[in-house]
Amino acid sequence: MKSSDIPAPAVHRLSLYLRELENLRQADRRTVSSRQLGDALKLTATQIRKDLAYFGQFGKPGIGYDIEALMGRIRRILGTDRTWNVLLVGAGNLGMALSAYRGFAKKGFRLCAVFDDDPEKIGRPIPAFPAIFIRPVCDIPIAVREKDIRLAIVAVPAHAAQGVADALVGAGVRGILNFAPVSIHVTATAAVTAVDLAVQLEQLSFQVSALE
Amino acid sequence: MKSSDIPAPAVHRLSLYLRELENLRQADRRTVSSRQLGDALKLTATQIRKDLAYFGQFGKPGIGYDIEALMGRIRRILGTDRTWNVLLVGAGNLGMALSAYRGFAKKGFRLCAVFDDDPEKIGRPIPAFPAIFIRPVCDIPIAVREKDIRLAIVAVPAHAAQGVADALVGAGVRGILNFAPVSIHVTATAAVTAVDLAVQLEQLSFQVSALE
DNA sequence: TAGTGTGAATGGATTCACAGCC
DNA sequence: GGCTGTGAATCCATTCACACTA
Repeated sequence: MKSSDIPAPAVHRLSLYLRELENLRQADRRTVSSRQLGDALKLTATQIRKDLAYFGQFGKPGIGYDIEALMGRIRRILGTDRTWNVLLVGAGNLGMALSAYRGFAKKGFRLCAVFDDDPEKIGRPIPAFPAIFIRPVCDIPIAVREKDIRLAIVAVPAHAAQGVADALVGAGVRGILNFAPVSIHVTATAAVTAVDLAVQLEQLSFQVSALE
Repeated sequence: MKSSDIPAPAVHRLSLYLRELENLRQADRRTVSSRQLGDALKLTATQIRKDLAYFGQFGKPGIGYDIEALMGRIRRILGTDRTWNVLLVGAGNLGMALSAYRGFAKKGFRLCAVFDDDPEKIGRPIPAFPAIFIRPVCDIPIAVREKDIRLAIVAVPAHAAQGVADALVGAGVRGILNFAPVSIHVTATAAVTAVDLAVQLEQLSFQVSALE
């Protein structure tokens, strides 16, 4: 089975499994059952077994899954068994916070360059990595080539997002994580994942309203 | 039909519709068809009509939907036709960026209090709102009562997240937006929505690996 | 006994097809 | 002609039930 055949909801859960497995290994656990994983993540044991069965047979009946082995396998599926060079566009509040976020590096994503078109910001180092200087957006193609960058984080205002996306794809970037509150479109050579923080609060507002 | 009967995927799309409608109204448009909305969001026109039909009949055949009216209706469904008071726990990089994020206020979410247990930070004002001073986590119940706060944003390290969540629910908070990279559990009186930034990059990494 | 892997059944969401309206 | 609203059909994900194994 090709990994692209794994249903999208299952791929999302794989990330959660990996996160939980990392916690378990930290606690020196060696194996885990689908039931235990399910309890920790509020999912059914059956669903976890189905998800894991998409890519082979790992578990040992009566025992469960080998944590180390399973982590390795999930990382390979997700493509995080290697390091990805990442660039960031947008050096505002959100962009700077994202650049300082330790969670990315822990998963093998390495921030290599930061871009912004504000003349006030160009040329300045970013607080989290003083070796990285903010460069103008027109430099993106150079950086992508030089540093072999495949992924980009977009944290610019909504009105600038599509233009930035076009520039990124034109420069050869293959994946965009979009934080701008607007839907962006790219050619089939690239993928986009969107995170709209306000949308998340709206979803919460809906849920809270529903349970009252 | 009760709004809690709307399927979860549809509720998520409602947020996207609302965002797009806001853009359209900005551009002085009065009406929009399901087809136009679908093109903008990469969804089928049928799906949009189905979603909107969950809560009544809005569209005019031959014309489309009245943008203003539809926005009002979606806001009521999502619960954003009023202002929500929000508190933030965690005054690190991510927390401070979230406090400065303009998108929340634009949607009617008002930040009222910020908490952190780092003695270095307690008592200091936050840059985005100099009138808000960072308070210790034990003050949460007081603030919730005083300011009638129902929603909380959690931006603390993973190991602290469940404890903070327990404190929040105990204080009467009804909804939690969790940025900590760990699954948190609460009683049925409260709702949790999770955003794990590293997970989002992993999903992107998967998609990019799949299209190579 | 404790647990996996999986075909079959179920449940939900999306898409199709089309009647009806402006 | 353009567009909505919706039952029917399809598609897909989750759950059930159970054979199987360490």
